[in-house]
Amino acid sequence: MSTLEKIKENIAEAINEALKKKAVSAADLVYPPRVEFGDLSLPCFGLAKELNKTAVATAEFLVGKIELNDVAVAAKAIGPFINFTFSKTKLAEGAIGEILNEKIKYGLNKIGKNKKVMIEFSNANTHKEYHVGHLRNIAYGDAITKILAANGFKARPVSYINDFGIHTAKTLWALQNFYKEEKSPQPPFVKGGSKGYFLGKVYVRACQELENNEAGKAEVAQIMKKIESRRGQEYKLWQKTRKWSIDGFAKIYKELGVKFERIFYESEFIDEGLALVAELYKKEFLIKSQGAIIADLEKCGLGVLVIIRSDGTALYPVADLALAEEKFKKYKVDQSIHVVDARQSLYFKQLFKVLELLGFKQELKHLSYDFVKLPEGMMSSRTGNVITYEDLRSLALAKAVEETKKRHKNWSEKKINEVSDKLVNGALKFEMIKVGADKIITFGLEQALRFDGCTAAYLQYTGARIKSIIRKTRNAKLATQIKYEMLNEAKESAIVNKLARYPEAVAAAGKNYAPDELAKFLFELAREFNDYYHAVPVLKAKTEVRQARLALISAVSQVIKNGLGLLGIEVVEEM
RNA sequence: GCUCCCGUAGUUCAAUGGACAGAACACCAGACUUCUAAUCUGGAUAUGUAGGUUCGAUUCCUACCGGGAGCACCA
Repeated sequence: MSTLEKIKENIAEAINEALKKKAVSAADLVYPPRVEFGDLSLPCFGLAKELNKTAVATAEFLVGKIELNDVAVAAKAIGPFINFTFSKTKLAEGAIGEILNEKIKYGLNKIGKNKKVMIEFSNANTHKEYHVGHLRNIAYGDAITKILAANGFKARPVSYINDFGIHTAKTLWALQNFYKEEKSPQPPFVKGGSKGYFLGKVYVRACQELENNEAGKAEVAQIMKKIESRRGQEYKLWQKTRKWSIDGFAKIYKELGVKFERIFYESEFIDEGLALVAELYKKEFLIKSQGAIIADLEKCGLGVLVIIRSDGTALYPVADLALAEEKFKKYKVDQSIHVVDARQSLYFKQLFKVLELLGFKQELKHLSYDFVKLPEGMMSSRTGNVITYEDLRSLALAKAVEETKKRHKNWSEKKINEVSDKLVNGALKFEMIKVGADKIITFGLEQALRFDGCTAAYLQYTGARIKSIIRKTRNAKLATQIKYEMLNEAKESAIVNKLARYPEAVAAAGKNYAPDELAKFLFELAREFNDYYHAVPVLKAKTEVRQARLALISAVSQVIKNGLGLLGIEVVEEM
C-alpha cells in the first residue's frame, strides 16, 4: 500500500472510531479542488443522513471528535466538508522515500492477482495499408497491456492478422492486372515506401477498378478460392506478398517498440474453424439461410451473423471461433480482451454470444475505441483517403530532427537520430492516447507534429531538464538522511501531493481501461514541476535544502519515467 | 426504421454525482549575463434545448435538436 493510501486508511479509521461504527471508507475521501482547503476531504452528505443532521452540522459535530496523528495534523470543517491537512514533511518523507526506494516499481499494485488476460490488438490486414487508425489501436492496446501488467495482471499481448480475407484476393487481382509491366523482382515503389506500403496502394487501385466491374469481382472470387485451396500460382503470389506485409508490420512494431507474445494469423485457424463450423452445422447450432451459413441470434436481439458466404468461402467469424477456442484451451486465459474499433461492437456482441452459447465461461471483452478521421472526412483504405503510418512517421521524424538540430548544433547524426526517434514515438503514441477512447479523433497533421503543449515532448523535456540538473551535481549521491522539512515551498507540497497520488492514477487507469487518465496525470505533474523550476532554484540552494530538492526532483523524474513507460513512451536524457 | 456513441471556450480536449467547470492550441502582452525558452507568467470566451431525480447534475433518467457509427455474405 502506498503512503497516501495508508494515510487515507488511517483517516477513515479515525473517523469511524469517532463515530463508533464503520461509516466511511478510504474511498469516500476526496481531494479538495483548491489547496487552501487542505490535502484531503470528507464530504459529509452521506453521513448527515445517517446522523439525521444537516451536512454542515455533521461536519462541525464530527470534526472535533476525530483523533489526529503525526501525518494528518489538522482537521477543519468548511461548510459540509471536513478538510484534513497533512504534515508536509511526513508526506514528503513517505512518498519521496517510497519512490526513490522502489524506483521503477513505484506505482505497481496487485489488483489483478495474476489473472491471465490476453489482449488482442493491432489486428491489421495484410495486403492493405497500415494507417493512423491502426496507430491509435496499437498505441491504445500497448498502453492497456502495460497498465494491466502494472495492476498485477498477467497481461499477454497478442496480435491477430487477417491474411486470408477477400481483400487479399482483390490486391492480388489488381497486382496481376495492372502491375504486370513491372518485371523486376522489386515492386514499383512509391518513393521511399516499403513493399507493404506498396501493397496498400495496390489495394486502393483494386477497389477503384472493381467498382461496377462484375467480371472483375467474379475473378476475385476465383482467386479467393484458389488461395483457400492453397494451390497454384495465385497461392504462391499470396505467400510472397503476405510476407511483404508481415515484414512491414514487424518493422513498424520494432520502430514503435511494441512487442507481441504471439502473432496469430487467420490462415492458421481457418481449417480448424471450418471443421468447427461443420460440426456446429451438423448439430443445427448454425443454419443455412439464403445459401449462406449463419448463426441466428434474433432471439437475443443480435440479428444474424453470417459465417460462410453463399459461394462457400469463409467469413471472419470462422477463424475467430477457432482462435477463441485456442486461447481458452491452449493458453488457458481467464479473460480475452479485444481492442477493436467501436464500429465492430455488434460483431463482437454476436461473436461473444455464440461463444457463450457454445459453453465458454471465460470473460470476453471488446475494448472499443472510436475511429480516427481526417479533417476532410472519413479515412478509407478503399478510396485511399488515409494517412499511412509510414508517411506520418517520416514527416514526424523530419520535424523532430530539424527541431533537435536547431538546438544542438554539436550533436552527432547518431545522437540526433536516437533522440528524434524517441520524440517521434512519443509524439505519435501520446497523440493517440491522450484522448478518451469514446472520442472520435480528427487527426490534424499539424497538431500531431507539435512538440509543445500537452504532448509527450513536454513530458520528455521535463524529464530531460531534471536529468540535466542531476548531472550537474556530478552525480554526487543523495544524502542518506534527507531533511524533508526543508521542502516548505507551496509549489513543493503541490508536487509531493501529486507524486503521492501516482499509484492511484495507475489503479484508476487500469480499472477504467483509460490510458488517457494517466497521460493527463503526468501532464499535470510536469506542469507543476515546470512552474516550480522557474520559481525555485535547486543547485543554488544551501546544502540541506539542495539535497531535499534534489530528492524531490529525482522523484518527479522517476514518476514521469514510470508513467510514460506505461504508455509505451521512453524518456530521454537530453533533448 | 431499429440500436449504439458523441454535443463543454474560436479550435482540440478535461472534470470517481461535490466546493469558483479546468487545460492545450491559436491570439495579445511580458520573462533567457540565473539549473535546457521544446519552458514560464499575465490576459477573453463555454456545459445543444426542455423537463425530472438529488442537499447538490457537465456527469444519472426522459423527450427533443444537432453530428457520427452499426444493422446478411467487408473486417
